[in-house]
Amino acid sequence: MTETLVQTKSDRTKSDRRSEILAAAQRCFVRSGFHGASMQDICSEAGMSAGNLYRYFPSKEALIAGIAERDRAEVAQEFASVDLSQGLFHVLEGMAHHYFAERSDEQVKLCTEIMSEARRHPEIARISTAFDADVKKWLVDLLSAGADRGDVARDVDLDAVAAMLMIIADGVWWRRALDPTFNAKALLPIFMDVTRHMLSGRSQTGGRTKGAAK
Amino acid sequence: MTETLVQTKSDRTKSDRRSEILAAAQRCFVRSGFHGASMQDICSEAGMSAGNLYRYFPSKEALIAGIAERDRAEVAQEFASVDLSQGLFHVLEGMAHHYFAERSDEQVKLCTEIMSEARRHPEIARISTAFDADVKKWLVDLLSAGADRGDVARDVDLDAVAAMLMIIADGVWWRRALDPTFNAKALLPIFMDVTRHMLSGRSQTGGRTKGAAK
DNA sequence: ATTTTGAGAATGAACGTTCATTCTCAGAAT
DNA sequence: ATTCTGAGAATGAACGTTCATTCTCAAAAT
Repeated sequence: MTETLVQTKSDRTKSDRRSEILAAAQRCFVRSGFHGASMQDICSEAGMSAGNLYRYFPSKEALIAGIAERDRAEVAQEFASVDLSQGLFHVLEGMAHHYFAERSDEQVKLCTEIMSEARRHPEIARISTAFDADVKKWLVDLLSAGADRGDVARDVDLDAVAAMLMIIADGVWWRRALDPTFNAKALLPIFMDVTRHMLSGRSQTGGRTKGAAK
Repeated sequence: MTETLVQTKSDRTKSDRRSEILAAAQRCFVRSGFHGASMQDICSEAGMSAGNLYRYFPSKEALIAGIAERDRAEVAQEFASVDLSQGLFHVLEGMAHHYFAERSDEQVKLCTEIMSEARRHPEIARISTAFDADVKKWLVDLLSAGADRGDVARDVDLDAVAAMLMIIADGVWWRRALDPTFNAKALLPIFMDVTRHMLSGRSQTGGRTKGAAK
């Protein structure tokens, strides 16, 4: 039992160390990007020698992968604890506010960094793709549940709406990352307006554009 | 006259060379990313030695900057030749089709590569920011002209709509770059639907007609 | 004869990673 | 109580590689 305790304690500290290293790496990646941050930078930020860091992570790529997976798990947890009782649009507005306005610049920049690297490293692409698929599924399920509550019109293509929501989210993140003056909060009204419209099922397509709409 | 011709010819070939080099660099950057592509790769692709390449561009960064500016000019020209006579939505649909579906994967990936690098290199950030500002202005002008034609409701916040259009464009590009199975063309209907709605000025928030604009 | 063009080896810095070595400290042995 | 022991933790200099950039020099053009 004593041995078990010791073992547990040892494990915990190892896990903590890994977390600390990931946090340090995250700060460096946000500051200088994945390629701009050297292992020495990360070691300094983590207050640790290079050799020791390699006892916790086998490579630089493993750091990004670790961060990506941590982010993925975090979002998954946030998604899992959604409460639909106050209506679908309440949920969507809360999420929009959370992901567009509340999320720190650091997290947003990190997200863009992961997207950039996903174009290069297959392992990160794998994590990223799996994450996107999860989000998509989760969103469709959410919209579907909203439809069951009567919050969504029946003839709406939930898949397309979910895709559009994800596209907008990506766009907002990149704009936030690239333009420091960008005001994501000011975008919320038009975003919610668009979202409500997409879920209302009242298509305006066709030649009857202006006059036909009620 | 001979001298003038020679001079002109010399200039032209120099300019051509620069174009060829940029094209080669573009292929390399699309294939491996800015950091993944070495100068040797680019030299090979351009069929040219390193020393010679440096006679045309002073640095690797200048290559990306050159590509970014070339792209910028290209888009600027496309925007300048817009014909509103068939209506604003015809123009918008054409642009959406062009930028979402027609643009090659290569151009899309290149665009994401430039965005990634804009987070690091100040010069590229400058070009990118200026480009965004130009696009924003063009879009607002376009929507404004559409409003003059009566294609747009009066109480619409054109600035917010332009911002949203750009956000969606960014999102689509990233999705195209990261997900080979993504079907941008299938997104066109819902995109146009959303666009029409935003410009109709009929906010659906709470059933009120307060308007999304300030 | 002078300049331009080009090739390709050379350079030096920076990087990720490794490794021989030292440190730490809990428990066993005395 | 003190010393011994050994294994994991940590170090940081060194390594090999890669890369952007520069140097050198010869052939072509003027």
